Amino acid sequence: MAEIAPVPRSRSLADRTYRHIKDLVLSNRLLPGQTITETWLAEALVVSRTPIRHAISRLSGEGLVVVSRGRIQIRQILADEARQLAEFRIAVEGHVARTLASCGMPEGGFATLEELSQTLSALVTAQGNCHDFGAFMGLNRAFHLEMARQAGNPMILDAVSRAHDLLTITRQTLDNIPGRPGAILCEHAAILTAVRDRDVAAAEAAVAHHILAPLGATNEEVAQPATFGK
Amino acid sequence: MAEIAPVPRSRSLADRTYRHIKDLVLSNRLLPGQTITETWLAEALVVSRTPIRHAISRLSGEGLVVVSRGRIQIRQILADEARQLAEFRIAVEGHVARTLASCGMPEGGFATLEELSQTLSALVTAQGNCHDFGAFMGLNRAFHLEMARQAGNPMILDAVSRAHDLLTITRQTLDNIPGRPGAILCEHAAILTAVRDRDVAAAEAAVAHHILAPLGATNEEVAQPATFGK
DNA sequence: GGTGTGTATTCTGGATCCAGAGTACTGGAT
DNA sequence: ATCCAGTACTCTGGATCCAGAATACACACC
Repeated sequence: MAEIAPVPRSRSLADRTYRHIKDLVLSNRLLPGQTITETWLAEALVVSRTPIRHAISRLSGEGLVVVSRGRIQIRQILADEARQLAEFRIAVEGHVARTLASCGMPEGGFATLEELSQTLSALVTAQGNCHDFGAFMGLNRAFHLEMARQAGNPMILDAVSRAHDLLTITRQTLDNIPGRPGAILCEHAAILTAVRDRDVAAAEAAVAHHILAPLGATNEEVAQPATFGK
Repeated sequence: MAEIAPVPRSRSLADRTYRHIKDLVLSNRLLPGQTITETWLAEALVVSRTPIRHAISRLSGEGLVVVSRGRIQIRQILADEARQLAEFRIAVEGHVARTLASCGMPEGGFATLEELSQTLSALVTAQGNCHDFGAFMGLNRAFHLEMARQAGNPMILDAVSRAHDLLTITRQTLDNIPGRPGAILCEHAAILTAVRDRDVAAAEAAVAHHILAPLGATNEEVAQPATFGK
Protein backbone atom coordinates (compact mmCIF):
# COMPACT_ATOMS: atom_id res chain seq x y z
CA MET A 1 0.00 0.00 0.00
CA ALA A 2 2.06 2.84 -1.33
CA GLU A 3 1.50 6.16 0.39
CA ILE A 4 -0.12 8.85 -1.71
CA ALA A 5 2.39 11.30 -3.12
CA PRO A 6 3.02 14.22 -0.73
CA VAL A 7 1.02 16.52 -3.02
CA PRO A 8 3.44 19.26 -4.06
CA ARG A 9 0.80 21.85 -3.33
CA SER A 10 1.49 25.02 -5.22
CA ARG A 11 1.62 27.56 -2.45
CA SER A 12 -1.06 30.19 -2.38
CA LEU A 13 -0.31 33.63 -3.70
CA ALA A 14 -0.64 35.04 -0.20
CA ASP A 15 1.95 32.59 1.06
CA ARG A 16 4.42 33.38 -1.70
CA THR A 17 3.85 37.08 -1.11
CA TYR A 18 4.55 36.60 2.58
CA ARG A 19 7.84 34.85 1.84
CA HIS A 20 8.76 37.51 -0.67
CA ILE A 21 8.22 40.42 1.69
CA LYS A 22 9.91 38.57 4.55
CA ASP A 23 12.91 38.03 2.30
CA LEU A 24 12.97 41.73 1.43
CA VAL A 25 13.03 42.60 5.12
CA LEU A 26 15.62 40.02 6.17
CA SER A 27 17.91 40.93 3.30
CA ASN A 28 17.70 44.59 4.30
CA ARG A 29 16.25 45.62 0.98
CA LEU A 30 13.49 47.11 3.08
CA LEU A 31 15.23 49.02 5.84
CA PRO A 32 14.23 49.04 9.51
CA GLY A 33 12.15 52.09 10.29
CA GLN A 34 11.08 52.43 6.70
CA THR A 35 7.39 53.17 6.16
CA ILE A 36 5.63 51.30 3.37
CA THR A 37 2.09 51.20 2.05
CA GLU A 38 -0.02 48.26 0.95
CA THR A 39 -0.61 49.95 -2.36
CA TRP A 40 3.07 50.40 -3.04
CA LEU A 41 3.85 46.79 -2.15
CA ALA A 42 0.98 45.59 -4.31
CA GLU A 43 2.31 47.49 -7.29
CA ALA A 44 5.91 46.47 -6.65
CA LEU A 45 5.07 42.76 -6.37
CA VAL A 46 2.34 42.92 -9.02
CA VAL A 47 -0.43 41.43 -6.91
CA SER A 48 -3.62 42.89 -5.51
CA ARG A 49 -3.84 44.23 -1.98
CA THR A 50 -5.55 41.11 -0.67
CA PRO A 51 -2.48 38.83 -0.46
CA ILE A 52 -0.42 41.82 0.69
CA ARG A 53 -2.72 42.32 3.66
CA HIS A 54 -2.52 38.65 4.50
CA ALA A 55 1.27 38.75 4.39
CA ILE A 56 1.52 41.92 6.47
CA SER A 57 -0.79 40.38 9.04
CA ARG A 58 1.52 37.38 9.41
CA LEU A 59 4.67 39.49 9.47
CA SER A 60 3.12 41.71 12.10
CA GLY A 61 2.44 38.66 14.25
CA GLU A 62 6.09 37.71 13.98
CA GLY A 63 7.17 41.21 14.90
CA LEU A 64 9.01 41.85 11.66
CA VAL A 65 6.78 44.78 10.80
CA VAL A 66 4.84 47.09 13.06
CA VAL A 67 1.35 48.22 12.17
CA SER A 68 0.38 51.30 14.12
CA ARG A 69 -2.42 53.72 13.38
CA GLY A 70 -2.80 52.04 10.02
CA ARG A 71 0.81 52.70 9.11
CA ILE A 72 3.13 49.85 8.18
CA GLN A 73 6.70 50.17 9.33
CA ILE A 74 9.61 47.76 9.13
CA ARG A 75 10.52 46.82 12.70
CA GLN A 76 13.61 48.43 14.04
CA ILE A 77 15.28 46.85 17.02
CA LEU A 78 16.38 49.37 19.60
CA ALA A 79 19.26 48.78 21.98
CA ASP A 80 16.94 47.72 24.79
CA GLU A 81 15.13 45.28 22.55
CA ALA A 82 18.38 43.82 21.30
CA ARG A 83 19.29 43.04 24.90
CA GLN A 84 15.86 41.53 25.52
CA LEU A 85 16.23 39.43 22.41
CA ALA A 86 19.63 38.26 23.63
CA GLU A 87 18.17 37.26 26.98
CA PHE A 88 15.40 35.35 25.27
CA ARG A 89 17.94 33.53 23.12
CA ILE A 90 19.98 32.67 26.18
CA ALA A 91 16.90 31.15 27.77
CA VAL A 92 15.98 29.05 24.75
CA GLU A 93 19.31 28.32 23.06
CA GLY A 94 20.90 27.83 26.45
CA HIS A 95 18.31 25.17 27.11
CA VAL A 96 19.12 23.58 23.76
CA ALA A 97 22.81 23.41 24.63
CA ARG A 98 22.07 21.93 28.03
CA THR A 99 19.78 19.34 26.50
CA LEU A 100 22.30 18.30 23.86
CA ALA A 101 25.10 18.15 26.40
CA SER A 102 23.17 16.13 28.94
CA CYS A 103 21.16 13.85 26.63
CA GLY A 104 23.68 13.66 23.81
CA MET A 105 23.19 14.52 20.16
CA PRO A 106 21.34 12.38 17.61
CA GLU A 107 23.21 10.09 15.22
CA GLY A 108 25.45 12.13 12.91
CA GLY A 109 24.48 15.34 14.60
CA PHE A 110 27.95 16.32 15.63
CA ALA A 111 29.31 15.67 12.12
CA THR A 112 26.63 17.90 10.59
CA LEU A 113 27.50 20.77 12.90
CA GLU A 114 31.22 20.23 12.31
CA GLU A 115 30.64 20.41 8.58
CA LEU A 116 28.67 23.64 8.94
CA SER A 117 31.54 25.07 10.96
CA GLN A 118 34.01 24.06 8.28
CA THR A 119 31.97 25.72 5.54
CA LEU A 120 31.62 28.77 7.71
CA SER A 121 35.32 29.06 8.44
CA ALA A 122 36.11 28.85 4.72
CA LEU A 123 34.45 32.25 4.33
CA VAL A 124 36.63 33.95 6.93
CA THR A 125 39.97 35.58 6.17
CA ALA A 126 43.12 35.24 8.24
CA GLN A 127 42.28 38.61 9.83
CA GLY A 128 38.99 37.27 11.11
CA ASN A 129 36.81 39.14 8.66
CA CYS A 130 34.91 37.92 5.64
CA HIS A 131 34.07 39.10 2.14
CA ASP A 132 30.54 37.80 1.76
CA PHE A 133 28.91 38.87 4.98
CA GLY A 134 25.45 37.84 3.83
CA ALA A 135 26.53 34.28 3.09
CA PHE A 136 28.38 34.12 6.40
CA MET A 137 25.31 35.18 8.33
CA GLY A 138 23.13 32.73 6.46
CA LEU A 139 25.40 29.86 7.46
CA ASN A 140 25.69 31.17 11.00
CA ARG A 141 21.93 31.10 11.27
CA ALA A 142 21.89 27.59 9.83
CA PHE A 143 24.33 26.48 12.54
CA HIS A 144 22.08 27.70 15.34
CA LEU A 145 18.93 26.29 13.74
CA GLU A 146 20.62 22.93 13.28
CA MET A 147 21.49 22.79 16.96
CA ALA A 148 17.93 23.64 17.87
CA ARG A 149 16.64 21.03 15.44
CA GLN A 150 18.77 18.35 17.06
CA ALA A 151 17.14 19.09 20.40
CA GLY A 152 14.10 17.43 18.83
CA ASN A 153 11.45 19.96 19.85
CA PRO A 154 9.67 21.73 16.96
CA MET A 155 8.30 24.36 19.31
CA ILE A 156 11.78 25.30 20.45
CA LEU A 157 13.09 25.22 16.91
CA ASP A 158 10.37 27.62 15.91
CA ALA A 159 11.20 29.99 18.75
CA VAL A 160 14.88 29.98 17.81
CA SER A 161 13.98 30.57 14.19
CA ARG A 162 11.81 33.56 15.01
CA ALA A 163 14.43 35.00 17.31
CA HIS A 164 17.00 34.78 14.54
CA ASP A 165 14.60 36.50 12.15
CA LEU A 166 14.51 39.45 14.50
CA LEU A 167 18.22 39.19 15.03
CA THR A 168 18.87 39.39 11.32
CA ILE A 169 17.43 42.89 11.25
CA THR A 170 20.14 44.08 13.62
CA ARG A 171 22.92 41.87 12.36
CA GLN A 172 24.42 44.25 9.83
CA THR A 173 25.49 46.55 12.63
CA LEU A 174 26.08 44.11 15.46
CA ASP A 175 28.29 41.51 13.85
CA ASN A 176 29.70 43.29 10.83
CA ILE A 177 32.66 44.68 12.70
CA PRO A 178 36.35 43.86 12.21
CA GLY A 179 37.33 40.54 13.71
CA ARG A 180 33.83 39.51 14.77
CA PRO A 181 33.37 36.73 12.18
CA GLY A 182 36.59 35.15 13.39
CA ALA A 183 35.44 35.39 16.98
CA ILE A 184 32.14 33.76 16.05
CA LEU A 185 34.04 30.76 14.69
CA CYS A 186 35.88 30.33 17.97
CA GLU A 187 32.69 30.65 19.99
CA HIS A 188 30.96 28.04 17.88
CA ALA A 189 33.90 25.72 18.39
CA ALA A 190 33.70 26.24 22.13
CA ILE A 191 30.01 25.36 22.13
CA LEU A 192 30.59 22.25 20.05
CA THR A 193 33.43 21.08 22.26
CA ALA A 194 31.42 21.51 25.45
CA VAL A 195 28.45 19.65 23.99
CA ARG A 196 30.62 16.83 22.69
CA ASP A 197 32.29 16.49 26.09
CA ARG A 198 28.87 16.40 27.74
CA ASP A 199 29.82 19.35 29.90
CA VAL A 200 26.41 20.87 30.61
CA ALA A 201 27.57 23.97 32.49
CA ALA A 202 30.28 24.78 29.97
CA ALA A 203 27.87 24.37 27.04
CA GLU A 204 25.37 26.77 28.54
CA ALA A 205 28.07 29.27 29.44
CA ALA A 206 29.53 29.11 25.95
CA VAL A 207 26.14 29.83 24.42
CA ALA A 208 25.52 32.75 26.76
CA HIS A 209 28.92 34.21 25.95
CA HIS A 210 28.36 33.76 22.23
CA ILE A 211 25.06 35.60 22.38
CA LEU A 212 26.24 38.43 24.62
CA ALA A 213 29.58 39.04 22.94
CA PRO A 214 28.36 41.32 20.11
CA LEU A 215 26.28 43.42 22.53
CA GLY A 216 29.29 44.74 24.37
CA ALA A 217 30.55 46.57 21.33
CA THR A 218 27.51 48.59 20.36
CA ASN A 219 25.08 50.21 22.76
CA GLU A 220 23.41 52.79 20.58
CA GLU A 221 20.27 52.36 18.59
CA VAL A 222 20.20 50.55 15.33
CA ALA A 223 18.08 52.95 13.44
CA GLN A 224 18.01 55.02 10.32
CA PRO A 225 14.41 55.92 9.53
CA ALA A 226 13.33 56.49 5.98
CA THR A 227 10.16 56.71 3.97
CA PHE A 228 9.21 54.80 0.87
CA GLY A 229 6.17 53.73 -1.01
CA LYS A 230 5.05 57.05 -2.30
CA MET B 1 5.35 69.69 26.65
CA ALA B 2 2.74 67.22 27.75
CA GLU B 3 2.79 63.86 26.05
CA ILE B 4 -0.13 63.18 23.75
CA ALA B 5 -2.92 61.29 25.51
CA PRO B 6 -2.58 57.50 25.24
CA VAL B 7 -5.24 57.59 22.52
CA PRO B 8 -7.93 55.12 23.62
CA ARG B 9 -8.19 54.06 19.99
CA SER B 10 -11.40 52.26 19.33
CA ARG B 11 -10.09 48.92 18.20
CA SER B 12 -10.68 47.93 14.65
CA LEU B 13 -13.39 45.43 13.87
CA ALA B 14 -10.76 42.93 12.83
CA ASP B 15 -9.03 43.30 16.17
CA ARG B 16 -12.22 42.84 18.15
CA THR B 17 -13.11 39.85 16.01
CA TYR B 18 -9.69 38.36 16.73
CA ARG B 19 -10.17 38.74 20.48
CA HIS B 20 -13.66 37.33 20.23
CA ILE B 21 -12.62 34.17 18.40
CA LYS B 22 -9.56 33.74 20.62
CA ASP B 23 -11.84 33.92 23.64
CA LEU B 24 -14.13 31.30 22.12
CA VAL B 25 -11.16 28.99 21.66
CA LEU B 26 -9.59 29.55 25.07
CA SER B 27 -12.91 29.12 26.85
CA ASN B 28 -13.46 25.84 25.02
CA ARG B 29 -16.64 27.03 23.41
CA LEU B 30 -14.92 26.06 20.20
CA LEU B 31 -13.48 22.61 20.82
CA PRO B 32 -10.02 21.41 19.77
CA GLY B 33 -10.22 19.48 16.54
CA GLN B 34 -13.43 21.17 15.56
CA THR B 35 -13.62 22.32 11.94
CA ILE B 36 -15.10 25.74 11.27
CA THR B 37 -15.67 27.82 8.16
CA GLU B 38 -15.15 31.51 7.59
CA THR B 39 -18.73 31.82 6.45
CA TRP B 40 -20.11 30.25 9.58
CA LEU B 41 -17.96 32.47 11.83
CA ALA B 42 -18.96 35.52 9.84
CA GLU B 43 -22.63 34.73 10.31
CA ALA B 44 -22.21 33.83 13.98
CA LEU B 45 -20.32 37.05 14.82
CA VAL B 46 -22.36 39.16 12.40
CA VAL B 47 -19.43 40.57 10.48
CA SER B 48 -18.24 40.09 6.94
CA ARG B 49 -15.56 37.58 6.02
CA THR B 50 -12.85 40.23 5.80
CA PRO B 51 -12.23 40.73 9.55
CA ILE B 52 -12.70 36.98 10.04
CA ARG B 53 -9.88 36.23 7.64
CA HIS B 54 -7.67 38.76 9.40
CA ALA B 55 -8.41 37.17 12.76
CA ILE B 56 -7.85 33.62 11.55
CA SER B 57 -4.56 34.69 10.03
CA ARG B 58 -3.38 36.00 13.40
CA LEU B 59 -4.66 33.00 15.32
CA SER B 60 -2.96 30.72 12.87
CA GLY B 61 0.33 32.52 13.49
CA GLU B 62 -0.11 31.90 17.20
CA GLY B 63 -0.87 28.25 16.63
CA LEU B 64 -4.36 28.39 18.12
CA VAL B 65 -5.97 27.32 14.87
CA VAL B 66 -4.54 25.27 12.05
CA VAL B 67 -5.25 26.17 8.44
CA SER B 68 -4.59 23.24 6.17
CA ARG B 69 -5.81 22.70 2.64
CA GLY B 70 -8.07 25.70 3.11
CA ARG B 71 -9.74 24.13 6.13
CA ILE B 72 -9.79 25.87 9.48
CA GLN B 73 -9.45 23.66 12.52
CA ILE B 74 -9.11 24.49 16.19
CA ARG B 75 -5.69 23.35 17.27
CA GLN B 76 -5.59 20.20 19.29
CA ILE B 77 -2.55 19.50 21.38
CA LEU B 78 -1.42 15.89 21.14
CA ALA B 79 0.50 14.15 23.89
CA ASP B 80 3.83 14.74 22.13
CA GLU B 81 3.08 18.40 21.66
CA ALA B 82 2.04 18.78 25.28
CA ARG B 83 5.46 17.48 26.27
CA GLN B 84 7.16 19.82 23.81
CA LEU B 85 5.16 22.70 25.21
CA ALA B 86 6.22 21.71 28.71
CA GLU B 87 9.87 21.64 27.68
CA PHE B 88 9.54 25.06 26.09
CA ARG B 89 7.97 26.40 29.26
CA ILE B 90 10.75 24.94 31.35
CA ALA B 91 13.28 26.72 29.16
CA VAL B 92 11.57 30.10 29.37
CA GLU B 93 9.84 30.05 32.76
CA GLY B 94 12.86 28.32 34.25
CA HIS B 95 14.92 31.23 33.05
CA VAL B 96 12.44 33.61 34.64
CA ALA B 97 12.73 31.85 37.99
CA ARG B 98 16.51 31.85 37.85
CA THR B 99 16.55 35.54 36.97
CA LEU B 100 14.21 36.49 39.79
CA ALA B 101 16.14 34.35 42.28
CA SER B 102 19.54 35.66 41.31
CA CYS B 103 18.71 39.31 40.59
CA GLY B 104 15.88 39.66 43.07
CA MET B 105 12.31 40.75 42.41
CA PRO B 106 11.19 44.33 41.82
CA GLU B 107 9.69 46.44 44.62
CA GLY B 108 6.44 44.89 45.83
CA GLY B 109 6.78 41.98 43.47
CA PHE B 110 6.75 39.33 46.13
CA ALA B 111 3.68 40.82 47.78
CA THR B 112 1.80 40.81 44.47
CA LEU B 113 2.55 37.15 43.92
CA GLU B 114 1.67 36.30 47.51
CA GLU B 115 -1.66 38.03 47.07
CA LEU B 116 -2.37 36.10 43.88
CA SER B 117 -1.57 32.90 45.74
CA GLN B 118 -3.97 33.86 48.52
CA THR B 119 -6.79 34.56 46.10
CA LEU B 120 -6.03 31.31 44.33
CA SER B 121 -6.08 29.24 47.51
CA ALA B 122 -9.45 30.71 48.47
CA LEU B 123 -10.93 28.83 45.51
CA VAL B 124 -9.62 25.45 46.60
CA THR B 125 -11.50 23.10 48.92
CA ALA B 126 -9.98 21.19 51.79
CA GLN B 127 -9.82 18.14 49.53
CA GLY B 128 -7.59 20.00 47.09
CA ASN B 129 -10.24 20.47 44.43
CA CYS B 130 -12.17 23.54 43.37
CA HIS B 131 -15.67 24.45 42.27
CA ASP B 132 -14.94 27.12 39.68
CA PHE B 133 -12.23 25.53 37.62
CA GLY B 134 -12.29 28.28 35.00
CA ALA B 135 -11.66 31.00 37.56
CA PHE B 136 -8.93 28.94 39.15
CA MET B 137 -7.15 28.50 35.85
CA GLY B 138 -7.46 32.18 35.04
CA LEU B 139 -5.75 33.11 38.27
CA ASN B 140 -3.17 30.41 37.81
CA ARG B 141 -2.32 31.88 34.45
CA ALA B 142 -2.15 35.33 36.02
CA PHE B 143 0.36 34.04 38.56
CA HIS B 144 2.71 32.77 35.89
CA LEU B 145 2.34 35.89 33.75
CA GLU B 146 3.05 38.09 36.76
CA MET B 147 6.29 36.23 37.44
CA ALA B 148 7.30 36.62 33.80
CA ARG B 149 6.40 40.30 33.91
CA GLN B 150 8.63 40.85 36.92
CA ALA B 151 11.57 39.49 34.98
CA GLY B 152 11.31 42.74 33.04
CA ASN B 153 11.58 41.36 29.52
CA PRO B 154 8.53 41.95 27.28
CA MET B 155 9.77 39.38 24.79
CA ILE B 156 9.88 36.69 27.44
CA LEU B 157 6.52 37.77 28.82
CA ASP B 158 5.05 37.39 25.36
CA ALA B 159 6.51 33.93 24.96
CA VAL B 160 5.09 32.82 28.31
CA SER B 161 1.74 34.30 27.41
CA ARG B 162 1.58 32.43 24.11
CA ALA B 163 2.67 29.21 25.75
CA HIS B 164 -0.13 29.54 28.27
CA ASP B 165 -2.61 30.18 25.47
CA LEU B 166 -1.70 26.82 24.00
CA LEU B 167 -1.70 25.28 27.43
CA THR B 168 -5.21 26.49 28.08
CA ILE B 169 -6.48 24.30 25.26
CA THR B 170 -5.26 21.20 27.09
CA ARG B 171 -5.94 22.39 30.60
CA GLN B 172 -9.40 20.97 31.02
CA THR B 173 -7.98 17.47 30.84
CA LEU B 174 -4.53 17.97 32.32
CA ASP B 175 -5.23 19.83 35.51
CA ASN B 176 -8.90 19.13 36.12
CA ILE B 177 -8.25 15.99 38.09
CA PRO B 178 -8.91 15.34 41.79
CA GLY B 179 -6.35 16.95 44.05
CA ARG B 180 -4.45 18.73 41.30
CA PRO B 181 -5.56 22.28 42.23
CA GLY B 182 -4.31 21.70 45.76
CA ALA B 183 -1.01 20.41 44.44
CA ILE B 184 -0.67 23.48 42.24
CA LEU B 185 -0.95 25.69 45.34
CA CYS B 186 1.90 23.84 47.02
CA GLU B 187 4.06 24.01 43.92
CA HIS B 188 3.50 27.74 43.60
CA ALA B 189 4.48 28.16 47.23
CA ALA B 190 7.65 26.19 46.66
CA ILE B 191 8.58 28.42 43.72
CA LEU B 192 7.91 31.58 45.70
CA THR B 193 9.94 30.38 48.66
CA ALA B 194 12.93 29.49 46.52
CA VAL B 195 12.84 32.82 44.72
CA ARG B 196 12.49 34.74 47.97
CA ASP B 197 15.45 32.86 49.45
CA ARG B 198 17.50 33.61 46.34
CA ASP B 199 18.06 29.92 45.81
CA VAL B 200 18.59 29.79 42.04
CA ALA B 201 18.83 26.02 41.65
CA ALA B 202 15.81 25.35 43.84
CA ALA B 203 13.73 27.95 42.01
CA GLU B 204 14.46 26.41 38.65
CA ALA B 205 13.83 22.90 39.94
CA ALA B 206 10.53 23.96 41.48
CA VAL B 207 9.38 25.45 38.18
CA ALA B 208 10.38 22.32 36.25
CA HIS B 209 8.54 20.12 38.72
CA HIS B 210 5.47 22.34 38.57
CA ILE B 211 5.36 22.15 34.80
CA LEU B 212 6.04 18.43 34.51
CA ALA B 213 3.74 17.31 37.32
CA PRO B 214 0.46 17.20 35.36
CA LEU B 215 2.08 15.34 32.47
CA GLY B 216 2.72 12.22 34.47
CA ALA B 217 -0.97 11.56 34.94
CA THR B 218 -2.19 11.66 31.36
CA ASN B 219 -0.30 10.34 28.39
CA GLU B 220 -3.03 9.86 25.85
CA GLU B 221 -4.20 12.34 23.29
CA VAL B 222 -6.39 15.24 24.18
CA ALA B 223 -8.75 14.95 21.30
CA GLN B 224 -12.38 14.66 20.46
CA PRO B 225 -12.86 15.79 16.86
CA ALA B 226 -16.13 17.32 15.78
CA THR B 227 -17.51 19.31 12.90
CA PHE B 228 -19.38 22.57 12.99
CA GLY B 229 -20.14 25.44 10.76
CA LYS B 230 -22.47 23.82 8.39
C1' DG C 1 -27.75 -3.71 -3.29
C1' DG C 2 -23.37 -1.70 -4.07
C1' DT C 3 -20.42 1.19 -6.73
C1' DG C 4 -19.09 4.69 -9.77
C1' DT C 5 -19.95 8.88 -12.09
C1' DG C 6 -21.99 13.27 -12.88
C1' DT C 7 -23.93 17.34 -11.02
C1' DA C 8 -24.98 20.83 -7.73
C1' DT C 9 -23.61 23.21 -3.79
C1' DT C 10 -20.35 25.32 -0.76
C1' DC C 11 -16.18 27.34 0.57
C1' DT C 12 -11.71 29.43 0.04
C1' DG C 13 -8.52 32.64 -2.37
C1' DG C 14 -8.17 36.66 -4.78
C1' DA C 15 -9.75 41.16 -6.87
C1' DT C 16 -12.35 45.09 -6.75
C1' DC C 17 -15.39 48.50 -4.86
C1' DC C 18 -16.64 51.96 -1.34
C1' DA C 19 -16.54 54.95 2.67
C1' DG C 20 -14.08 57.30 6.24
C1' DA C 21 -9.91 59.28 7.95
C1' DG C 22 -5.68 61.40 7.67
C1' DT C 23 -2.28 64.19 5.07
C1' DA C 24 -0.39 67.35 2.03
C1' DC C 25 -0.82 71.13 -0.83
C1' DT C 26 -2.47 75.54 -2.18
C1' DG C 27 -4.41 79.93 -1.70
C1' DG C 28 -5.74 83.78 0.91
C1' DA C 29 -5.41 86.80 4.79
C1' DT C 30 -2.71 89.14 8.18
C1' DA D 1 6.69 86.57 4.36
C1' DT D 2 4.27 83.64 7.43
C1' DC D 3 0.40 81.32 9.18
C1' DC D 4 -4.12 79.43 8.90
C1' DA D 5 -7.87 77.33 6.57
C1' DG D 6 -9.99 74.87 2.95
C1' DT D 7 -9.72 71.48 -0.50
C1' DA D 8 -8.12 67.57 -2.96
C1' DC D 9 -5.79 63.30 -2.77
C1' DT D 10 -4.17 59.03 -0.86
C1' DC D 11 -4.41 55.14 2.03
C1' DT D 12 -6.49 51.87 5.16
C1' DG D 13 -10.47 49.02 6.77
C1' DG D 14 -14.30 46.69 5.43
C1' DA D 15 -17.77 44.59 2.15
C1' DT D 16 -18.83 42.45 -1.88
C1' DC D 17 -18.02 40.06 -6.14
C1' DC D 18 -16.07 36.27 -8.90
C1' DA D 19 -13.63 32.09 -10.27
C1' DG D 20 -11.66 27.69 -9.19
C1' DA D 21 -11.60 23.67 -6.28
C1' DA D 22 -13.39 20.37 -3.23
C1' DT D 23 -17.16 17.93 -1.26
C1' DA D 24 -21.46 15.80 -0.96
C1' DC D 25 -25.45 14.06 -2.87
C1' DA D 26 -28.13 11.63 -6.14
C1' DC D 27 -28.95 8.81 -9.92
C1' DA D 28 -27.89 5.25 -13.00
C1' DC D 29 -25.58 1.11 -14.08
C1' DC D 30 -23.58 -3.25 -12.90
